[in-house]
Amino acid sequence: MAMNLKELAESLGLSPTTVSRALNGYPEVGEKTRARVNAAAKAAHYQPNSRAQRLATGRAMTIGHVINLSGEAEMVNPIFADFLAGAGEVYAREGYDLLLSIVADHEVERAYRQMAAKGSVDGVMVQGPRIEDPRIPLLDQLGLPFLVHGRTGQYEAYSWLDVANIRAFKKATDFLLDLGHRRIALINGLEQMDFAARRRKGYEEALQARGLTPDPSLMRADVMTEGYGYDAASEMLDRATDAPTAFLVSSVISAIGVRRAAGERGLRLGKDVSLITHDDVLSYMNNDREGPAFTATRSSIRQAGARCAEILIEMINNPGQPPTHELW
Amino acid sequence: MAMNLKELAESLGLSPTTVSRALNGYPEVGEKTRARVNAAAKAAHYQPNSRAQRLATGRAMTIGHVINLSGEAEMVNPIFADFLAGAGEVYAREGYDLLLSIVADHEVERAYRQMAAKGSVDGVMVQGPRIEDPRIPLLDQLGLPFLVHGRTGQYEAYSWLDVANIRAFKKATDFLLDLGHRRIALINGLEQMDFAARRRKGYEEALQARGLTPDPSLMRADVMTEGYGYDAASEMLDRATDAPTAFLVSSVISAIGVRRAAGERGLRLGKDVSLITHDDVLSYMNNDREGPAFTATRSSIRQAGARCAEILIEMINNPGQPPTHELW
DNA sequence: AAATTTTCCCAAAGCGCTTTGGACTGACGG
DNA sequence: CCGTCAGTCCAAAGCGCTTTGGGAAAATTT
Repeated sequence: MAMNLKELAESLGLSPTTVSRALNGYPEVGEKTRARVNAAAKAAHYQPNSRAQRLATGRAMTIGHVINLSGEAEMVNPIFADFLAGAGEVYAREGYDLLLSIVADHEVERAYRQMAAKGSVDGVMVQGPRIEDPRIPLLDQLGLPFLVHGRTGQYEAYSWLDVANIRAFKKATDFLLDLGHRRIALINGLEQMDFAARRRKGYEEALQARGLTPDPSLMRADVMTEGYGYDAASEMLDRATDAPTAFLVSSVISAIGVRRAAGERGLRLGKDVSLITHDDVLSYMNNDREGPAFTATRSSIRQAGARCAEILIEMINNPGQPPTHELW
Repeated sequence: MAMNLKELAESLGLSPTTVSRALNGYPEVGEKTRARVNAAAKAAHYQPNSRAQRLATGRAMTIGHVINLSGEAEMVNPIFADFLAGAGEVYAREGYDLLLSIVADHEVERAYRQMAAKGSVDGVMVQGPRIEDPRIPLLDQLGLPFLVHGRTGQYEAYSWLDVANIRAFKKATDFLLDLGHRRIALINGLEQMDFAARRRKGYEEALQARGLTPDPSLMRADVMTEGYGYDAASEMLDRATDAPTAFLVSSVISAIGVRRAAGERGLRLGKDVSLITHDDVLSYMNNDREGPAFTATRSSIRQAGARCAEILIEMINNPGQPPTHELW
């Protein structure tokens, strides 16, 4: 059924060598011949067998994404999905496949080792790094090109793309402070995640810059579910004294929970309570007709995914370069 | 670095043939030899190069998942992610890779054609079929083994696994009717999706079985966002007359919106209004400490993904069998 | 003890592509 | 008119594995 190179070559009265070169744009073929080959290939719907191509070139033309369902929450973070969509677009454009591996925490290392040993990927993308993240030294040791979306504390020589979390949360806090708020709650993600730690730092810096001491009772850190946002906000809002007047929330999903807690208490967002959330705009969440119920500092995860893909492919094509860093 | 078969064979004083057979469990090798080979392979951390293996065997050892971000919503349905997690587990266990392709609607056909032509997958998984879904005849024509999660209206000879949507919604409606509810709202997904159409059918059948006529003003169908649930419920609850006393919601996400609408109006779920939602329990949504705020007829999407993977692999290993059907 | 079968192993031929190392033109300069 | 040199094309050797078709030794039969 699917015709192969040899057959295509025969049908043209050419050698496989020439046809291969013609299709791949090598200069050693005459222009007329190249045109003839391209036309015939198109007509016959010829597509090189990728298995053979991969063996011959030694390249997998595949990028690996390992996402781990973390023990407790057993959840597939929707942020990851959006990131994948952005990266996948670029991969497709560049002729790469996306190999997805969803595994439990303790299987992550095995997954990477296997990818490296079997040669099934040319590089891997790392998402959601923790402050101390074993994946970085592992990949380094395996010699697999990799790009980290986000940063991690301890290691030096790795490539990353990150958003300026500290700055973003400092700014958001400043904004709320300018509005006159003095008791601002921080509903954060798990602070072993690097991004969450940075966000908290930005929040605290902004407060301290105005001589305010961060109040631990207004800071929460947990897996960012809707229920967590609801619970945290409920507890804080129900305080007889010193209830927060504003919320800074690390995730849209938790923000929805906060909104619910406020709504149940008859508090209107933007009037009685302020709410800022920093996250990508998850499209299945914000289909509100009521207009923007709350301010959001957005940073498109999808775009980040696309840019990460470009950088990683660049790294694969030019090995031996020094690590890249990109701060948004 | 990574040692290959030939080197491993040489180091053992054996031919590559024998080593290959030993590792793959063929009977033509002596037991002592096999043991020796296995030991050496383990010691050397030998992993067969998958590119070579795939070319030699003619199998891609890869399953394709094409998920399309539908035009308007541009969203990655979180249901898909959970399904992927379940399927991925089985793939890993069976030695298969998961090739993920996230593309726009109009690129879906090209994606499948390319997978077929380049031979990069052994089969594909189809999610979220519409009542009339062009993917089914396409894949049929391409000769690519495929399994559909859900069903579709028009075609006959394809394999699927589906949950009994009609029955589930009939039952849920019956349950609400038994509780005395007479005005039950249906907050459904887009009804060009097969599952949504079936759910509506179940809902209507239950009503009609009691001599009730379904009220179109209590039925909505749309992309299942939180905001959609909120808007729909808000409108219905604000009616001066004939407001619903119960909600049957097709998605947890929209159910959260319904809950918000109810909460804002001082209505308590389970007391003032009833709410049943049918969906997988999306773990990042239901971390409530308040206990089950609403009843949910659950059907684990993740389990479905796992079972689907098993069936598809079975199909790939035994081609030429008649189509499989499995109803949960 | 010869004839047959079984057991265990190997050489060599692919899989479908890329890539190296020529070979054969015709053009060009001396 | 011969040597040189681009310009085109091809034969053949891989890539690292699996698999076919033996073949020699050991085990079994007669």
